[in-house]
Amino acid sequence: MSSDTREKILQAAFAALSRDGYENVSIKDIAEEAGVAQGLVHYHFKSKQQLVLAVLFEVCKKMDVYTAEGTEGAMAAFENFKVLLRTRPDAHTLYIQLIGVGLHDKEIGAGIRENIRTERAHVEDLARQVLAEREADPTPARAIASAVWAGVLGIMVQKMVDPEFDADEAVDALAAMSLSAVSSTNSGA
Amino acid sequence: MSSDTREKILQAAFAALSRDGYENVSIKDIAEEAGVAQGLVHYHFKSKQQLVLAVLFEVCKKMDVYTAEGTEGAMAAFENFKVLLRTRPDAHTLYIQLIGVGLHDKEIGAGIRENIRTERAHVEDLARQVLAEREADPTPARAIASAVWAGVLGIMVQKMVDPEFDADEAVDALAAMSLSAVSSTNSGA
DNA sequence: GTTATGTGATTGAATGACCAACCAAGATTG
DNA sequence: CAATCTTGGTTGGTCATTCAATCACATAAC
Repeated sequence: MSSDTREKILQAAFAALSRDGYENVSIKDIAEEAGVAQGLVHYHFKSKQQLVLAVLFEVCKKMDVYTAEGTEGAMAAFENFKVLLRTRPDAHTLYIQLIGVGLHDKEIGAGIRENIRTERAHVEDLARQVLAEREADPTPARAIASAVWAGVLGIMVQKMVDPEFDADEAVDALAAMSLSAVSSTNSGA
Repeated sequence: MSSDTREKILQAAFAALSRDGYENVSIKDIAEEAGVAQGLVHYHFKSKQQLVLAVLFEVCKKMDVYTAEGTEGAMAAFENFKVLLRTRPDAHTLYIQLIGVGLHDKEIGAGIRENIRTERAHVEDLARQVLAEREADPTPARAIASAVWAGVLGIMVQKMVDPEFDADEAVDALAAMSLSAVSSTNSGA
């Protein structure tokens, strides 16, 4: 069955890519890991890049972190993120890796850019809700989301680069920082 | 002269790597860009990885952001970072790229890990100074530094991936968040 | 002052391996 | 029987690394 092999290839690609890295994994490796012939990969995916992007989107779908709304939802999202950092290092490794690759690969770059924009928009929604709950000016929501999502990305990076990094501590600090920021009706410098 | 060619190779490598990316640049490319013979690169650098790490360290030396101490120094560092985001996208591109590569390359990974730890330690120093100025508990300095440095990394990532990203806005938000965090004598959840 | 000798710098070709993408032909399915 | 799926070999190119040979130049010997 076609969609079955497609799935097998996607799974094998994810496993191989997160284990060995984009540049160390060949189409042949992926085909072998999936137990199919080499040519099949290019039958189902136009190029290595398209395959990798398909893997990325597949993985992202399974890692949604926004389970609730408002302040509660924000706090839940941070908690969910902490769990994901523990349970899905493979997905995060792939993600960070592709960010790097995307800087010089148009196709992958476009996919990553779109993904990052979407994620940031989710955070912005949440920030807007939190600000609304406190009847605060919603204007800085975009800036706050940029900084918070940056923190999330950066924590991911540090955790993947350095297993000894205390990610829980960092997420808690980021959560505290972001919530104390929306609390203070600030007249910043 | 020997140290001269070494320098030429380093500069050519930086130019080529930041322009085309690690996996798209061969030793031969770098040698051509430097105007030297292919073999010379391996005469001066044991491997491609060692060359790349030498480039990274060289670049980092020229990008110090910590020009002052205490709260003033922290604010200055954020401002310096905003300038660097505008003026040295090439260096940041290389940096983020190498983070990705380092996830599956032992040598480069070790270099990057060391670098990230050092940077985070600098931020922690600064955080400790800020907390001391306000006579606050210095215990959370490490966590704050983790989150702040994460924010810096994440802003870098977003800016490099997406030229339309408003980095200034994000840095300002991060600065406000981090300073408001150390102000509030928080009893966080 | 001129010939030997040593040393590091430099060269470019060779090695051995790898890869993405393509393709022609066989298998399976509806 | 077509359309879709699958196979594995081929193509035309890439790469990091090694290496024997050459070079510039200095120090020392005669």
